[in-house]
Amino acid sequence: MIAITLPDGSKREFAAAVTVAEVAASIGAGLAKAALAGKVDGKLVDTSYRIDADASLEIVTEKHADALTILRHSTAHLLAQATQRLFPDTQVTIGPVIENGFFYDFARETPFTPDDLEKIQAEMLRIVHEALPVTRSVLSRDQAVAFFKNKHEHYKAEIIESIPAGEDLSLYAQGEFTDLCRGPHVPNTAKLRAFKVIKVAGAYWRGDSKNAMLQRIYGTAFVNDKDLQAYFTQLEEAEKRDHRKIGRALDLFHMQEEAPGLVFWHPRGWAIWQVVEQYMRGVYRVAGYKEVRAPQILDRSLWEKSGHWANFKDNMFTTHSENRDYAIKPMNCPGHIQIYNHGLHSYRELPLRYGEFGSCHRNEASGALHGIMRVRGFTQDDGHIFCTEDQIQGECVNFIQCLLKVYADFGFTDVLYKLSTRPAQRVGSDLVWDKAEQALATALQAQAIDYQINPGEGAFYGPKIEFSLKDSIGRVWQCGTIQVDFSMPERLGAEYVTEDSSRKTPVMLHRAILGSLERFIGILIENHAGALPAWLAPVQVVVMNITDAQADYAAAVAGSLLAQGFRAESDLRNEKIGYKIREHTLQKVPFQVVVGDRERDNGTASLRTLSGEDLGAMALPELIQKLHAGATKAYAEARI
RNA sequence: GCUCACGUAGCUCAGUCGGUAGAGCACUUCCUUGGUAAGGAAGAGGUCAACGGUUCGAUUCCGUUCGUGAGCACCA
Repeated sequence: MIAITLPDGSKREFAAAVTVAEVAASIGAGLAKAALAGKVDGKLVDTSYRIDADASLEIVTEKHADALTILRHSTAHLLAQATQRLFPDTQVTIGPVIENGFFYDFARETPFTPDDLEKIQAEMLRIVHEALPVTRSVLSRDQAVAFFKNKHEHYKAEIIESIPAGEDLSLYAQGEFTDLCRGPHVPNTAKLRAFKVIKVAGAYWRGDSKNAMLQRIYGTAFVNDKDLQAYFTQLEEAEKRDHRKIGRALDLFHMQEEAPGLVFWHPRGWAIWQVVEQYMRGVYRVAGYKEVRAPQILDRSLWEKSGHWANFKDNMFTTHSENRDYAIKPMNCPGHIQIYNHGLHSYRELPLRYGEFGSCHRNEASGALHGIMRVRGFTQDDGHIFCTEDQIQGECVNFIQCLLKVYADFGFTDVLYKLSTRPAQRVGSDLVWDKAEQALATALQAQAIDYQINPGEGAFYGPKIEFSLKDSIGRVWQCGTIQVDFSMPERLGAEYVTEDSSRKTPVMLHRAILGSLERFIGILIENHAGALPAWLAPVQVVVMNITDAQADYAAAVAGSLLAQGFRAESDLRNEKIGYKIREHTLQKVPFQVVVGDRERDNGTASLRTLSGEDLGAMALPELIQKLHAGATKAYAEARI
């Protein structure tokens, strides 16, 4: 007898081995029909999987948490089948499930066109209607290689050849199409309903730019059309927040052909920048940083010493003058070390913290550029802490607390942590790397922070913690970082005098909270869909008159708001009040002040918020007090 | 950098199967002086990304370059 335990705790007994499908049928015809897969002792299997010993079983229907993964994986096979039917000169490679969907990489000489994608979608629907059973079979590795070579599927054969010889591999077949796959899959193509082929793009074979470029077709699948539609609606919402669109609409910045990857900040965009920078200047001050400024251009020899020349020569902008080569700084650290080196430091001075709003240039690959999020000229809130080994952990802990405070002030409370360890290409001995990695891990553990490890993702001079924040629509942005560096201070000759008068090399911590100001402002724009909180808004309040008769009064009100320190403007144009309100609403101005004859005669002003709330007429002192509460709230409360 | 797509007025976009272009918004002027999301009229505005080629003629077809977008690779 075989006892099957169901999720509700009930047990069913069977005289002999049974398949998942048979168990589902024994429970009910409806469940049998709805079954997509099974989960036996926590492991996902096909409905055809035969259970031959006591086990726990969940029938995976579309309500199950794992349903989407299985549907998407099976839809990837469906895509591959349809593609090969329509374009027999196509070779299959891999087709994994990814967040929000799946893709399948194909090798084919001719590029797929958008038109082809529609044909593929139609063919997929046809295969669904054919209701092809999906069957699993097992071959030895060598049989599988022969099978795919015989089908001229060279990429597939290459994948299998990289698997150890002794292993058995599972193949899934539906109609004329067979693919190597771990599974599990839905039992029949008729189970796939709500899916959409989305786009095609290039992708390197095995993710390596030295390899051939394949054609990657992206798609997604959901359990029903409603979820599918909701997904596309959400994508449209994200598109509306695009900082490039909002930047144009709100006249914040622009970019142009003559300066690829470089930002022209307009008055309103620069106003946001200034608030962010001044706020961060306050953070530096309170956290014990001295603000510094290093040159934009430094001699090549310095970059050779620091190791940047060897590692990033191709990504540095260089210039030449009177027999000397220079590089425009791609980082601030060598400059800060020069400042540190100017004069003799005692151990009593450590930790010594330098901060800079460091303008850097990196010649990023053209394909990497993206609005103001990924640019060639950017400004980091970059700081370097020179300290002793004993001070590393304390500095890391302080830094993390400071960073969380900053993120919270900007409205981000969900933070993710990653620890990146030594990369293949690096400077410094393994002993030093052991120490550095350990210091960062300990700092995280000391604060009971959950973190992920990214093996091999560290910088060439040291390991790092990367801090990512989650925005209002759930997207994750990596912003902050702290990196331990035992190498560069030594390479660039930094030292301090110890208690016993000897010389020692300090440890350097590289750290940033916002990362690139350009990018961070882009994130703010997208997070708030352009409607920035009043303390960050480029124009905080606009004063408008109803007719020309109140122009002087409106200008005077705007003037006193300016004098109070608000970013205030007046709108005295000969337009109807409704028109002006509409315009400033679209411009996301948080506070709007209307003055007509009544207000002028009484010395008051009427206040309206961006959300459309009418707060009525009030005397000027009350207006100023209300704006102060709204427009400087986060700033005033900042616990820096 | 690689693959594919795209580049028309300040913005959003039509259009030309090859005969040098059009709308809405914005802008300018005039009328309107209107109380909380668009008052009306007129006008101005374009080497159709740049450079080559084919052609009697190219914004349209072809090529190259630049830029942008989506991915991939990269990200000190």
